[in-house]
Amino acid sequence: MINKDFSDYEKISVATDIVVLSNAIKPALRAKDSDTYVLRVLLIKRDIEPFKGKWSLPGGFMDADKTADEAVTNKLALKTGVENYYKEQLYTYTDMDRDPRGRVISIGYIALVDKEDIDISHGKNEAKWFDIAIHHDEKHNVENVDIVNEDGSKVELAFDHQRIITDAIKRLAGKILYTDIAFYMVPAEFKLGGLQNIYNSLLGYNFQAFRRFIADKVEETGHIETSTGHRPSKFYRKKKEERTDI
Amino acid sequence: MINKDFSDYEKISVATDIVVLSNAIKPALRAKDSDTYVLRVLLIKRDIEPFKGKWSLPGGFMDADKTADEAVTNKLALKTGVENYYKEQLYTYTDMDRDPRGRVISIGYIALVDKEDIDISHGKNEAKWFDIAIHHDEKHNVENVDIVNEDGSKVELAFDHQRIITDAIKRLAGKILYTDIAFYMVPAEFKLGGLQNIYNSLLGYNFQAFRRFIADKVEETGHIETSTGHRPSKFYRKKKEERTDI
DNA sequence: ATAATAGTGTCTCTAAGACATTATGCG
DNA sequence: CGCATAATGTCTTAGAGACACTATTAT
Repeated sequence: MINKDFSDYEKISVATDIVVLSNAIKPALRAKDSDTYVLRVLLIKRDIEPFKGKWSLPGGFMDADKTADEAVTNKLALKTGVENYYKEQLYTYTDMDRDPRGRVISIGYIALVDKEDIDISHGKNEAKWFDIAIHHDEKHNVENVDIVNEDGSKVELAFDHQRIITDAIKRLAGKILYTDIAFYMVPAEFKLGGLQNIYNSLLGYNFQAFRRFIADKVEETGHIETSTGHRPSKFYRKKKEERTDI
Repeated sequence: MINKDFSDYEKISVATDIVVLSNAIKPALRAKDSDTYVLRVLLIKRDIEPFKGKWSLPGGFMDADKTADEAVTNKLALKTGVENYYKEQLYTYTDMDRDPRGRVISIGYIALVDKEDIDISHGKNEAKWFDIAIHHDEKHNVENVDIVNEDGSKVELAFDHQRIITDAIKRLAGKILYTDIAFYMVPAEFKLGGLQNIYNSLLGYNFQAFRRFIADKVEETGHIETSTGHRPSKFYRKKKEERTDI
């Protein structure tokens, strides 16, 4: 091959796709019912071709004068003052046929938010939260996921967005045990049962020793649930990291 | 913002950068000497501006008719028939100023190979293996790395390649305990001490129970080291996965 | 009192740290 | 034999599975 110069290379369209996840707040700690979904993903209804009318991940083409991180932050319609959210680059998708309009590569991101912190009516397109059904194999590895409508039917997504969401769930399942990511999907004050639901549904099994595991990472807020018909739960918050290096 | 059309977006130059790693085969299992390096990275001497004369990661601009995986596979000068290598997408770098020629984003990859399997004289540019000094903090997290010359002096790399190598080492350190990646950096027949060196230098501490940990993943080859001046080591190979699902 | 979930306590199992002990070939 | 590293064995600790048990509120 002859030594090509910088300007001889074909430039490529670059997009971002953001898997925005939050907790669905379903109290089902010991539920055997696998149809009880715990995580939700934010999807946007496409109003132009291709895939017009289908649901898709938020994102879009990346301007050449922005970094991918900036593009993602700008796209997330976070309410003013929100600091407790989490953003992570996931994977860059470069399959030749992933966009019927032509060659487009896409940098996938994960964003974890408290659902209340996202302004869902911000964009020009219809936006909606969808339940995620996570399927594990017998070794508790995430195998695949389904995005489901309220009536339980599966949603068909635009582009390769089903795969991107699956990759996001795999990534999070792989790191939930040794990171604090779960705290980014719940409100500032939460019930341990609700937090455990996130661990359980990502891990694919019931985390037996959850309260022991989480005990030194949370503290009580003093608030308590009411009118439950059973023993009420205390509300907890994430404990501030203690400095251990003094 | 007005609804832009597909073709209205500025396209961007996309490159790949590959962190090719291998084992340096230094017998220093219990060495306290932190100057004994265990991992090596393959670097290419740049013969054009920018950064002419500096060492850089192999890679290059990505043709619009190839996936990133194809671009990386083509760039790796693997000798014919090599199957035992590992490739993984690392991260996509999009900082505005990472290339002085203009806007270039780069998809970083990790490749783990047995050094003998790479044809280092394949390309038109000078290529060389460099030792990596890995620095951990007190909690054994990878903090940063240095690329060092044979005389111990630090190598200054082109572009943001120092950061990319650091990210690669962090990624590998994070997953070495629950994956088989270490096997991809050693020859088909290896000594347990040599394999442990890879674990030790990525983890940042001496993996005390290493032989117990690795025992059921390896098997003896029957070959044995000679003329060592001390008890000779057996050679081992990676055990084929047993089917547990029959 | 009962239902139903919140929360605690205890026994066990497994992986790994710490470290002493034995094994082996070469000079 | 003694040196140096290979390889094994044992005691201990930390984290988590299993699961019984107690606590608390609404009806």
